[in-house]
Amino acid sequence: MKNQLRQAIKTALQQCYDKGTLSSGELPAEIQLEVPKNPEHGDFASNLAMTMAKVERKAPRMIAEALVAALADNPLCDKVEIAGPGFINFRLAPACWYGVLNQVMTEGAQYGRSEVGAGTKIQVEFVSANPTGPLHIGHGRGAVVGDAVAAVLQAAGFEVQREYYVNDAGNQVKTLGYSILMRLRELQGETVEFPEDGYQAEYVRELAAKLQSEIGDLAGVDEAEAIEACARFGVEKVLDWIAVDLKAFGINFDNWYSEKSLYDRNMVDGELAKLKEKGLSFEQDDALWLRTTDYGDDKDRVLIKSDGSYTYFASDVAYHMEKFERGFDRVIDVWGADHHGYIPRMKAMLSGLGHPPEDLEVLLIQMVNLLRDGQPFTMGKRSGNFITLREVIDEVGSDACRFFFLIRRCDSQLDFDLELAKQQSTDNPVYYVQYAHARVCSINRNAAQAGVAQPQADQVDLGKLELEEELALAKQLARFQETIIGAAQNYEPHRVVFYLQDLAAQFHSYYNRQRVLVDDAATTQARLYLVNCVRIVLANALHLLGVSAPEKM
RNA sequence: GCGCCAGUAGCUCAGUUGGAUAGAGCAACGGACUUCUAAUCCGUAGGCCGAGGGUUCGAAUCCUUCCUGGCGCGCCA
Repeated sequence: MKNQLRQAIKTALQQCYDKGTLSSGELPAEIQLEVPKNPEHGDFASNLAMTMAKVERKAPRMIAEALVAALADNPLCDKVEIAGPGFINFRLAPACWYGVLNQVMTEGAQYGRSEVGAGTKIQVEFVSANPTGPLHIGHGRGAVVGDAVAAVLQAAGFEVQREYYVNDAGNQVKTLGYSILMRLRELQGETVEFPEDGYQAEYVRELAAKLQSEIGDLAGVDEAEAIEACARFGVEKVLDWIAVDLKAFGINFDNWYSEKSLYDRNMVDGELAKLKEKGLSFEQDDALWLRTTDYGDDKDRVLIKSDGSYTYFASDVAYHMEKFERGFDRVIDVWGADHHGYIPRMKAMLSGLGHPPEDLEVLLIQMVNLLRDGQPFTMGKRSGNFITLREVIDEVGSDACRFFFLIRRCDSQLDFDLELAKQQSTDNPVYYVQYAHARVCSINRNAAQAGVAQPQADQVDLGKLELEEELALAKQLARFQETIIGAAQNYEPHRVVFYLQDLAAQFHSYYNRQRVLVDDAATTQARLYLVNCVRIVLANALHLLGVSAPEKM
């Protein structure tokens, strides 16, 4: 809709130049159109006349007048007015808006999709929690945001891969192995001194017991080997847990990428060699450093320590270099906000390799504060017994959980109230939106029972939709695609959530004021058509967020 | 000390990339169920957009200096 109008404006400008009412002859690079807050200002407003004032050397209002004259008999526009310092307000013909309804019906589940991404290959890497314990609530937010970002990108025509980076190579894995081994020995009646820095939590005992029954007690096995066996076993089981929990959350990865495999395939050394070749790394104090300060980092960073072992950064560098070698045009990392300090060094690395820094986008996910009835829900830090994501999903359900994680922009902290999320009441925004969908379904059931047929596109008289609120609903439906595009381009899935709440609110209001099934058959058909378009868009938006659209509540 | 994020109604937060009179949900108050699901709707009230300065036709939005809160500043992962 916006683009149609934009095109019409361009044509009108050209006419003005041809007729000489405007003189510069330059078409502006961009024609800004916005939806005004105040509906009295029309469907779209443009500041065009004001931005052109300098080039044209004319008062904005005079430019606007010339333009308005040229647009006078365009069928797209009902009314074009000049307002304030030189805004041009466009009111489109209702028929334009109702045309959107046919589009919704024809495209169905596809409605809202676009091709602005033009097949650009993007990888979204998210969760990537260490495979040393179950996911907790903080991981959950990153998981949902990452998944939803991937979904809106796909809907906007980007080619997206979802990847989980498995940190199965570092020290933490060894610690897990050692912790399991100690618990295993406990099971065998030994009194062991459990390491201070070991994993204290209960699930380690669980893993030890499992290992005992599946593999044996590892008696007589050399300690180093035993630790490794425990680590391997632990990582495998924990990854299984994680995958199951994510699946329960509706999240599926296209690829699980093992850090260990980077080393096994000599990729780390290979990529580090490339850095050296380009003169980006140097040796000092027996260590190998990456010169990130050349690209805005405040310190150079160690890749290989003086004892010969690799830092976490080394494999991360190799991993990201390899991402681009895999052919992605853009790479998105979803991290916890506590890792924000790593962004400059990662971007520096990419700049050094000749990538523009925007090719890597890091989304920082702020903390989640868990509440119950408004009271902070503190978890025992030392005991290691935190609230797992699984417990939260089991308690409040996947739909509510996902919706709450998506309701805020990801760079602001989130208060997550378990009781509120569970409540099936007015206070709960999830049900508010789902209820709107269920209501349309209910109308459909009643229509069927009364023998009213579902409207067919070529038979509906959309002229029967005469009310302001019906026009407003059609306009809201028309905005769905640009909402998705905005969410995709800015990596802000919460925009879709707000869109949903707006659409649901408009529908609920309409529902309370007007009946859909009325005596007049033609009006009934037109209204059924409209509310079913609402239903389709509600469902499309909910599914985009991974939330269900129930037919009955 | 340096860096990142945030600061908007009593509370939790939006704010269309610089536009016209700053919005929503809770909470408060008053209304609407013999009518397609009241998990809903309608109305009232609520503001120095943390503070100062700057940029311009125009700033919650951009620049700058402060203040407050959170999080980071390892040859840890």
